Amino acid sequence: MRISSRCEYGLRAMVYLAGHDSGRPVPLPEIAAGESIPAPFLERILARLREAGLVKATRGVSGGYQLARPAADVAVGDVVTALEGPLSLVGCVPDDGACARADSCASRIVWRRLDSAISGALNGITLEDLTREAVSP
Amino acid sequence: MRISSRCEYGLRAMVYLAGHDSGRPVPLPEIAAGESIPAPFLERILARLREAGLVKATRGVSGGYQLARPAADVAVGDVVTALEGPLSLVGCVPDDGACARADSCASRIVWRRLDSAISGALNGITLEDLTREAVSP
DNA sequence: ATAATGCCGACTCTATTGGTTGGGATTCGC
DNA sequence: GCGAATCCCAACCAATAGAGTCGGCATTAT
Repeated sequence: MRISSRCEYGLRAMVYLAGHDSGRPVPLPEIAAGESIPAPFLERILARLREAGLVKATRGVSGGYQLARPAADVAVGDVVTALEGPLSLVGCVPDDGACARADSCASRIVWRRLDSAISGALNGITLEDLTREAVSP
Repeated sequence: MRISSRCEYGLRAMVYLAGHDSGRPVPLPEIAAGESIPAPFLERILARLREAGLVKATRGVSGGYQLARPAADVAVGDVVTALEGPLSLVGCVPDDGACARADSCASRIVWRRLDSAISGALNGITLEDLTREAVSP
């Protein structure tokens, strides 16, 4: 149960973009250098984020990446979900009958709680919050 | 970011033990059958739980496993930690200088929050809570 | 002695992670 | 049009972890 580097890097990159939102796109090498992320790897990460509609890219000279939405409209949970898949920790939490013992399974209580704790924590912070660092502990 | 089967199984087994605490040890095959867990795999899981001091085993005929402490004294977090390693999701959360950019890193705020949300959710429930199912949603 | 049980080490198979490499396709400035 | 900067993409690779399995040994009640 560990956050992948992919996800760490991705969030850092998004925060970087949020903090350098001057209207013109930021080239990948700049982000990579600024955040010490291996450039080719970052490229794959940004591809995912683009597919998820979180960043938009412009090609060609003086191209680069920008946030697709205002930073205040991007929750950290969006970023994590785009990179890590659905936040749900265990398959059986949405009761779709996948687990035969679902109703008699006391453990589900735990996973359900955990799920909502995680979503709460991640969806309650936006990129803007992070750039302002105005998050209460 | 997904809970391993190991961990799912382990928690189920612990709940089973908590619910069948009649003073005499419960043999592994019984747990395995009752919870539909492949027996050899469960064996490895119980080994970890024993090393962590959460269950105790008695060998020989009519041996088996028992909780090492009363169910009310075992938090779910204890079980998960024993099976999944430390709950911390990202290396840099305890500030041990491992990450050079630690103080300027806005993302840490997120991971720290997430960390405490997770510990809160998992350490706030004990095995007894689960057997009684008296957990508020 | 035997059977039931736990203990343990070695093994396989698969998917994921964390990358790298190499080549395209676009677009700007000249 | 040319070249440089940039994004786009597919293929590849090594290491690790997850999920089990297998076979044998140690212990103990009967």
